[in-house]
Amino acid sequence: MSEFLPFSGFATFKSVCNFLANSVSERMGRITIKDVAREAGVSPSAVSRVYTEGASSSPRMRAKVEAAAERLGYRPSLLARGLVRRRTNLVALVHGSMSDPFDCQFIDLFSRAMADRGARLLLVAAGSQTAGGADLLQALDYQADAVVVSAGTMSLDHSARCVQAGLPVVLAGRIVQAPGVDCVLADNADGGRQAAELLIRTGCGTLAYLGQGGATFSDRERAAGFEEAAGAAGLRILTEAVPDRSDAAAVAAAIRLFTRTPRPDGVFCSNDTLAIAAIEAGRALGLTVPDDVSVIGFNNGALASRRTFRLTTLDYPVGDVVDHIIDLLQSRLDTPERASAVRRIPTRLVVRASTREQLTY
Amino acid sequence: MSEFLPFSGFATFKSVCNFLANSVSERMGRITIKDVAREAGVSPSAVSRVYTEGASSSPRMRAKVEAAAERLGYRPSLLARGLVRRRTNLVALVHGSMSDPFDCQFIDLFSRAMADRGARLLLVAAGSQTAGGADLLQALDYQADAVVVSAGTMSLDHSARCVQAGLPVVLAGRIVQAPGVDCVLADNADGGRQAAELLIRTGCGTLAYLGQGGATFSDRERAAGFEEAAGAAGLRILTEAVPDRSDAAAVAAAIRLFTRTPRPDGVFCSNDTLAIAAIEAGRALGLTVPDDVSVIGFNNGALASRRTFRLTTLDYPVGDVVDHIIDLLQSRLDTPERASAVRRIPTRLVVRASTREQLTY
DNA sequence: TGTATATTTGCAATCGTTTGCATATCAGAT
DNA sequence: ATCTGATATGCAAACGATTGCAAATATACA
Repeated sequence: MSEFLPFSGFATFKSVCNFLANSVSERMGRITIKDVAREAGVSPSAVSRVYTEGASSSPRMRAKVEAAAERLGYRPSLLARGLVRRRTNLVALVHGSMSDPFDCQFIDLFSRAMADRGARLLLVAAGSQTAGGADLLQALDYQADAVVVSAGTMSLDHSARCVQAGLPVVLAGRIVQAPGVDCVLADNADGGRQAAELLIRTGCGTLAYLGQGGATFSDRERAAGFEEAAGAAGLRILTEAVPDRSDAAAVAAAIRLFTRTPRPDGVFCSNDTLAIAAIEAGRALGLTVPDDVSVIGFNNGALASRRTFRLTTLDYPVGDVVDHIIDLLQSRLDTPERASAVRRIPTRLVVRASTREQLTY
Repeated sequence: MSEFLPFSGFATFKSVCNFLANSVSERMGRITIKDVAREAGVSPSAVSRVYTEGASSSPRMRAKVEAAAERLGYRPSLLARGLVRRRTNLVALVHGSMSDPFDCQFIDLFSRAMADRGARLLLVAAGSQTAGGADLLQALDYQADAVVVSAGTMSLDHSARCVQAGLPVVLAGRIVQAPGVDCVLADNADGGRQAAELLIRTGCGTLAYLGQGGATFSDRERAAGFEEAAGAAGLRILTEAVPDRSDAAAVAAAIRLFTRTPRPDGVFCSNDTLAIAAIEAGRALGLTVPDDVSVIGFNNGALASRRTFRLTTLDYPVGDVVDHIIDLLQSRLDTPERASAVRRIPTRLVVRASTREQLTY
């Protein structure tokens, strides 16, 4: 007889339906809050509250729900949660090329720092060709909680849209004057000044700047600070621009620099990578570093301290950059109307072997 | 009289309400599909269809809607869309430390390749301490369309959960036998073999491997291939392990290696960074490369080709890795039940100046 | 002009959560 | 037991989209 009543264990039609719905949702698709609620015999709201910081639920409820969730392998959908809470725990990071180790280290540290705070990075590769800064809007599309731009050359036309939508916007490595947009960057001009002063102090008479031809804000600032300090000492500077981020281009530019007359004997480079290219170019031309030419880099990355290069450079602590960005994001979330802030990270000259000994007077 | 009837331009009470609701939603919060619908005088579904590939809507409708959307600055919420479509255009990338340039280059290229396909990377920093591989589940939480693991040391306990949830899982740099999990990695053993054969062919008699002590799958494979080929030539190999990713540790390990007796005269390193540390350590000990000791790296990164090092290394084309990953993701989406695949990327020996000239017989 | 068919459009349900409000429960004090 | 106040729970309406279905409109053909 039982074969005619396959569901005879159930008292009501409704409970049969529930069972069917139940097993269906267990078999396919995602485990939802409703599945957990059913399994625990409580309402979905109760389940939600168990997973909500500061919501009230009894210890008994908590235990029941957590057991059920565990049994089913439930994980709350952050999409759905983000939709209603308007908070996704996503931070969009608009990045440029990661060809320089500094950029990578930044992303790595930033990613971990955010992870420690329970947030994730949404990586947005900045603008192939026609984008015109529209990549920023990706942050809006995914309802990120904030957007950080480390892509040095990207247009910021749409930053106002982000600010208007309530997104904190933080720029790494450049300054844009706009309400709601905060900036953190090195004290580039001061770094340039320190470089010039060291070179002059150690007897260099023909100074040069090897940079990216003003392609980025930081590059321009470093060049300006360097030039200004040189000018203050009555020196003019030579300049050579590296057209792209390839090593070949860097070496070629350095060679151009070293074959000019008068030949520079003190070169400040906009980053360590270029500085190393300069050192190699110099050596290839038979010049000795630092006797014939002194070279100074910027960033103090892993390469600079290698014994092969022992590069004198300006230490730009990437961890501090990350800390300041997070601090600015946090404070912007706390007080959205706060005035725009610019955080300058001081740089510190690290003297190694690519510059001459300082004379002690 | 008009001051008593501020809304006299409206015919019905309802239209007044609509106006209020309209202006409210224009003033604060997000512009939704309803706002656009109202602005264009059509239904929300119609708007949706304008933004849906392959849905039917008349040219007239399209024009009206696009104009309204433009006027309001509408952007569809990818959260809401993801919720119902169950497709987020997000790919979770679980990454380990980015201390090696190779990892950065990979992330950069991968990020751009995904951007070209309209997808974004959700960057998940792998496991601080206790995580036990739970980071993988972040992919589920955000309903990513796929998950790629490049973190070499992370536990994969939860990969089955991802597969079960229908997520393509691709592992970069290691093999795990599991249904639904695809792998792409270098032909490491072959690389090791090529390295050993070159060293032997150029007259090295005492071979050594400088690696990460088996910390990663690739490291083990490279060591094994190297050892096997050495064994085939009747040679045993020395091994030295670098305990962490710091430069100091690498140099220290290399120095330990070079002070053993018999001193190795041919060293294969598990990556370029270690190889350069080995070269520097050798030089610091007064050894000449390649006369006293030959050094071979792995990856053929930017550093290897620098004139300062001119490192003989195994070229591991990161672009191919990215291509294969994307291909595997795509094909897994097309045929979810496909058997697990392992893609081996061949490596190619690039002979530079850190190994001796080959004798021509 | 009328009918048959193809294409557009709108309605309403759904995706998986959260949360304001109203009700139910409970402990503690009378 | 009874009442009070606090705490827990459930109901139902959001959040911002998509989509199956049915109605409305356009197109084709005779």
